Amino acid sequence: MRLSCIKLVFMGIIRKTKSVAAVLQIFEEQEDAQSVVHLIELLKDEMNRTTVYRILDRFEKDGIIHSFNGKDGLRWYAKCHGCDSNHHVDAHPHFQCTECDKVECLSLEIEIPQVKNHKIDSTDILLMGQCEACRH
Amino acid sequence: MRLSCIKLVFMGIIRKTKSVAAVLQIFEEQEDAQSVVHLIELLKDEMNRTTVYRILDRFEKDGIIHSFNGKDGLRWYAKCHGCDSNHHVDAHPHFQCTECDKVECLSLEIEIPQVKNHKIDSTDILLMGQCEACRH
DNA sequence: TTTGTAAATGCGGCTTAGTTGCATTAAATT
DNA sequence: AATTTAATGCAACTAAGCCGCATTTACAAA
Repeated sequence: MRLSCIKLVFMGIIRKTKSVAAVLQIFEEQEDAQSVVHLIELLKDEMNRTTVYRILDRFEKDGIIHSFNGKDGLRWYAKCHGCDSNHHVDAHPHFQCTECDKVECLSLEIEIPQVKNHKIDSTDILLMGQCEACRH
Repeated sequence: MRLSCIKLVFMGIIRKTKSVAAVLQIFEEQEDAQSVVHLIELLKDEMNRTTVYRILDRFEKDGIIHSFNGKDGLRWYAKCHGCDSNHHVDAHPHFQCTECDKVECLSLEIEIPQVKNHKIDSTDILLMGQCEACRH
């Protein structure tokens, strides 16, 4: 759990509890995004539902993870690359497989044109279709 | 309610009840997208919650309206332009104001690049920021 | 116009995601 | 070891959305 320690130093206020370590480990072992529902199921023997929600909140505030809505309106979380509590860079699109529901972060630039008389602050782009595994 | 009649002819299976007419009227008077929550509130004296959900389902299946998730994961619906029950053309992005929550359909082309080893079937693009009214 | 039937509706209850308040536990600092 | 305060567990709550079933109603056929 070496990486976790490094990260926790940067986080500042967050205490390193067993629950925090367990959630952190999932995001370090899994590159794909995780739905809250799935995380609660994975962690149900180790901690309370509420604790999962609260840890995810704290992690997001500290820029360790970012959140977005999946195709069913459920909340998903994934590791951030290059974000911290002061600066969030989560403008990348996400992909969700319509067959297995898996969600991936895409390191892909999508050009958003200006919209007349509107000020665009953020974007939520979800691409849907078949993932690599489900195509075969 | 002339337009409604024309549309209902194309719909085929949908019966023209008072409830159907009431929902249809809202979408004809209002260009902006509507959240289900708001529609239920608007129509609470005229019909049951469940009926609103079911009418929206039917309308979507018949290509009269299309649905998508807003920034809070809630379901929104808006009129379709050029869709029917056989063919849906809803690839346009949506804009939601972070101050007043209003949602607009944008007639804007957004270029989605190919994603390696993935088959993209549909997209959900939500732009967030300040709408024209809230900027001033 | 009346009648038959299948679609549409109302109602009540249910499921599930997500939140809140409060008492208790435990991490970190001294 | 004592103290402080963040973190947790628990239970109850809210709200969106869905489902089954009895009843009503639109519409087509007689």
